[in-house]
Amino acid sequence: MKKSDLSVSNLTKNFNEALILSILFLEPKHGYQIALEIEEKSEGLFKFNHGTLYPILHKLEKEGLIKGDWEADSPKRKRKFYAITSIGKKHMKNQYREWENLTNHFFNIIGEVNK
Amino acid sequence: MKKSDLSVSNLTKNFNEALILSILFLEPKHGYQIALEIEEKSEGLFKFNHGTLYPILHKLEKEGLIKGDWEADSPKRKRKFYAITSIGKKHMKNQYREWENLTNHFFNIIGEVNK
DNA sequence: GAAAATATATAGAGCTTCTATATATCTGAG
DNA sequence: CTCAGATATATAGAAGCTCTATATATTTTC
Repeated sequence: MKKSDLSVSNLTKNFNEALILSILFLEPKHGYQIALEIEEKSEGLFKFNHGTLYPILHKLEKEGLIKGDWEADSPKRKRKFYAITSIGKKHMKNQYREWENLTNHFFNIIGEVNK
Repeated sequence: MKKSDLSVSNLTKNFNEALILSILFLEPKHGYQIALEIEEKSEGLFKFNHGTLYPILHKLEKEGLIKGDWEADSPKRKRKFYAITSIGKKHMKNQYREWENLTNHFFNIIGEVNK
């Protein structure tokens, strides 16, 4: 089971994982679709390299936070749909609180530049 | 000159640099002191490994964002005091706006988990 | 006088992301 | 109908950053 610690040493990793898990909260989606939605919702600010995205999905599945299944309907076009698990939901809700805490402390410090 | 782009691929690096530059906005400080203040102000949440801190300071100095000078008063105890440069201030103010933009978009997406 | 805290520095291991490459299907323009 | 571009997944190797460990030396505290 994944540790819910949001360590500062791998912010990007935790950031990317949080985005993916949040996108899957609504409904199952496949990798390519996840990347597109994150890009759209962030107005082009967050872009996933596919070479980064897929290994993360594999890792999240291995950790039991998401579960992937190859599309049943069309056997030719291979698309793997990922659904967030109950463990994944619990983990992500906890992560949200940790991100809130982290950003609050962060802006408390860097807010100095506006004084 | 340093690019002010806040890329998602190295959030931790940008995060650490922002903390250091913000701490130096008030007055010049030496490395060890910077690490302590960040730890205090974050209530222990952000801790710098010294093996991480010093290389960052060297890099920021090389980029002209900070300027380091060995303490004049006590020649025995070696402490290098870093002051933020005008370029560093400008850079950091820009970074603040970019962090605001990034976190706004981020929480807009991960806020889904609370609905 | 000894231990702990202060203070800086670097080397090497480990992890993550990036770029590049490979493969294959589907869609739309011409 | 053909070809280009978009869709879709995957992995290998390069590059970059942080971590741990180690080294050195001074100052403070007991």
